[in-house]
Amino acid sequence: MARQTYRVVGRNIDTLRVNGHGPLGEGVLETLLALQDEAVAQRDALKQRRRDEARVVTPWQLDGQPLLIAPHGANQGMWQVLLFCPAARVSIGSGQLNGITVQVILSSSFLWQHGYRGAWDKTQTLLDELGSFTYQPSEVHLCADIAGKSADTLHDADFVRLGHVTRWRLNDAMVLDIVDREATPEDHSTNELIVRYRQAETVSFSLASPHSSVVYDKPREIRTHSHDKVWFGDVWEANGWDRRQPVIRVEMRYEREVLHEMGVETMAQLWEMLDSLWQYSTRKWLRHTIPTHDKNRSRWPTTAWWKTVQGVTFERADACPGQRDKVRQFHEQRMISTILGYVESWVAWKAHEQGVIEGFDLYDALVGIFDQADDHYSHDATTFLKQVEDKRRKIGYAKDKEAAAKQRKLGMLADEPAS
DNA sequence: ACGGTTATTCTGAGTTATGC
DNA sequence: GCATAACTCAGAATAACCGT
Repeated sequence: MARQTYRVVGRNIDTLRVNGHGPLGEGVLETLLALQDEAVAQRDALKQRRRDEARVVTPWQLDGQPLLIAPHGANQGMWQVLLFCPAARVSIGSGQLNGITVQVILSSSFLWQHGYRGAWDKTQTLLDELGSFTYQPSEVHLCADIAGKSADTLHDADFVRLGHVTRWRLNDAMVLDIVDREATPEDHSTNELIVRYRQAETVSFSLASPHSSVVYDKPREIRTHSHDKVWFGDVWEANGWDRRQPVIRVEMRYEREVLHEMGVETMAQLWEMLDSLWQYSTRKWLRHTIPTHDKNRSRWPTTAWWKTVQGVTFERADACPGQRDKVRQFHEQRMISTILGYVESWVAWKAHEQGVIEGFDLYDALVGIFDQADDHYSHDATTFLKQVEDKRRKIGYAKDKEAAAKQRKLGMLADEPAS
């Protein structure tokens, strides 16, 4: 019997969110706010329904489409201005909180149609018209579409991952519904029946965490109602899809915290690290395996299907798995304010439970905490000093790792031919 | 007045990997 | 084979200011 072959029919960044630090251009905010006023006036002229959908055209464009301004900001005040177009959604604020003045979310179709680099180049050209920013990736979803395996054959117990137990979830997550334009009328009717009663199966891992993953099934029979999604089938077909094989999408999601730990602070670093991210996620963080009797799950062999997933490349084929290094730095001011914040909350709760304690000041609060320390430490059979020693080791370890990372980076630079 | 916004840091609990 | 190291995750906290 011929061995089942799997084919990578698509790979891309499917979601990209980028922060921009830096000042807005002269008069840009004024222009935008004036346009926003127009949108507000338009909204107020509308009666009841769809009022919030009022939009006014701005002078800026992305991918040939004008940016439209909404009559409101976004996210309860962090962003004063909200701009829309099919390719992206741009939020603009004053940057007073943490220096971030602009945040852009690129749409999936934009990213697929131009490739992630092309889409970003266009976006950056637009953003550079608004002000002078330095860009930092905030959220990235890497995905690969693999043809030749049906999601029915996936079992949660086969997935080995660091940390926590896998969780299955049945839901109707984003399932692409694409129709074959060449489909004959009778094909269409059979497809329709199957699709209607088919349930999409999604495996999700650590969904709420900074690093998460989703593995989901695309129905074998693909149909669509909206023509703007038809190109998706074309992308797969260009990569050898026969328009019949089942396709499973593996998606790895990275939020700011993980990117930070991986050393991704700029767009250039993001492109450079894409493959390291993917290698980390598919080799170390999550694997699909054939279970054996070995109690050590890390020794379970990887399936051929997952090896295909591991073999997906974005920029370069020789990447090593990235490493997540907890970034440890002594930020004394922040530590003090956090400690004091905790003490304040503790006293606030105490006062809530026991009534207001007259003349209870910081000193008394710290004494109160001191009184609880014995209980706390004896519970874990340790002492304050032991814990401090422990922390000192950890800090030392972090420093060693930092040095090692630096060493690796230097090594990589040395390997690269001077262009 | 209050709740919510983003990035970052720390901690404890729980699980897996690894070194001797 | 066992003790310890390493890792993940969830949930605290901070900053300054906007919208309801």
